[in-house]
Formats: sequence, structure tokens, C-alpha cells
Amino acid sequence: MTVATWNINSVRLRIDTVLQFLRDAAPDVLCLQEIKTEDALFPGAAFTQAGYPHQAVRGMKAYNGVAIVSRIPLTRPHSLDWCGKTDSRHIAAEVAGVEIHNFYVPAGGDIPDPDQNEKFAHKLQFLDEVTAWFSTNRRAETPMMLVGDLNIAPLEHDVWSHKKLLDVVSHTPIEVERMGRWQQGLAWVDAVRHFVPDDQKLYSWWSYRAKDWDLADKGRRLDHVWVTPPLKEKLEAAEIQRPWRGVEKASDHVPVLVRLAVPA
DNA sequence: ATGGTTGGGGTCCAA
Repeated sequence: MTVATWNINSVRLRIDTVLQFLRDAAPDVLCLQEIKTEDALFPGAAFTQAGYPHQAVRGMKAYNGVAIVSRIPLTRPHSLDWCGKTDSRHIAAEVAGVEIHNFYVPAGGDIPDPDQNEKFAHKLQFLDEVTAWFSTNRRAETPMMLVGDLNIAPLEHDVWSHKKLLDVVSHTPIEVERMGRWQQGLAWVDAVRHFVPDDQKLYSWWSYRAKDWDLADKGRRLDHVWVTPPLKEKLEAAEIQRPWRGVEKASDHVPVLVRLAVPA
């Protein structure tokens, strides 16, 4: 089974690009974030026509929104709310005996101080709530995947300059530490770093604001795929597909793919 | 230190 995750930054605007990706990469499951549409306007028919009829969508108007589309049957779809908000940042379902959790973690605004910036406070609370939820409701022995735009680049070489980004939201020690607790809670394995050494630069996002994103290459690895220990020995490959950042009208994120030795 | 770009919805907010 191959699972992909992609922050698409409007699924309606980029539906043709996504369909091209599905033809090109042919994942069994695609998890999307920032679909930026209410459920009624989600392009479900286009995905069905492309061979992905099994779908779980949690959208809202204009902001956020997550979805899972699959070639193979998807059961037990459910979405959870966090921090007392109904802002469409989580959806989960079971595919081929694996429970997949798809997250869009709050970006956290600009100021890395929860007392001055309520968006950063929200991000930290969100991380604490999901950590507590998994420790209460799930076990590390259960085969699960956790994917999505987690809006944190935890390792030194998950950003273009560790020193320059220490005070930049997405790479501050406070949120990296929070993310570490989340990961350690169920002994989640970083499926991409499983294949790529920690001292090698790895990015999944490049700002729209850079003059030449490719040349400057000031990226961050904000998009992640984690698996619980029973799936660790089943990991076969992982890939971050950088070329999608260079297409016409690209998302600022690129897809991340992980292949598992699990029959689809 | 500053400003740079994009998307959605509606004349600004979030990233």
C-alpha cells in the first residue's frame, strides 16, 4: 500500500494537478490538507472518475479542511474537533487494516510567544490535546499512520538554516519539544527519516514569497508521515516529490509518499 | 529590519 499526503492549498483550484499526480504516482490513498472548501463543493466525482471512489471529507468554507480519497475501501471515517473549535483539521479512516489519521495543525502565526500571540497558543494547545487523545484512546501496538501538514520542521536539517529559524514559528524549540512529546507518546516512527539520514537536508514546503524558490531553496519539512511500531518493519520506501513545486499554479507544499508492505 | 506571494471571499484574513 502506498499512502500520499499533500497540502494542496485549495483542492478546487488545483484539481487538475491533483488528478495528474494520481495518474503519475498512483498512490492507493491520498490525504489532503487545506482543501479550502465546504463538503458540498468537494470535487468528489472527479476523484471517483479517476479511480478513487472511497472518500472521507471534513471541509469548511474558505479555510483549512482535510480529506482522504482512496482506491481501496475506506471504513470507519471520523473527524475530531480540537481546542473547542470546529475548524476541520482532522479526519481519520481505516484502509487495509491500517487506521490513518490526517491532520492539519494550526500554523501558529508569526510571534513565537503564546502570551503575545493567540495563534501560537492555539498551536501549542492543539499539540497537547492530540498528544493526550492518542495516549488515552490508542495504543502503540495498533497499526496506524499519522500524516499531514504538521506545520513543524523538527530536525536541524528539516530547515534551510537551523540558526536563522530558531525564532521562526515552525522551528522554535518550544513547538519542536511539544511535537516530540506527541511522537514519543505512541513511539511513532518518522517514516521519511527512516530512509533519509538526519544530516541530509529535506524539505516539503517552499514559501511563495521567495523570488526563486528553487535556486534559493529556503525550504522546510512541514509535512510528515508517521507509523506506529508494528508498521516500522513494513516500511518499503518514502519520497518527497519536489517537482510538484515547479508546476504551473503550484501549491507551496509538495506531496510526501510512503510505501508499506501491506496488501492494498 | 523589512517585505516579499498566494487563495478565498468579498473590499481583508490566513498562511
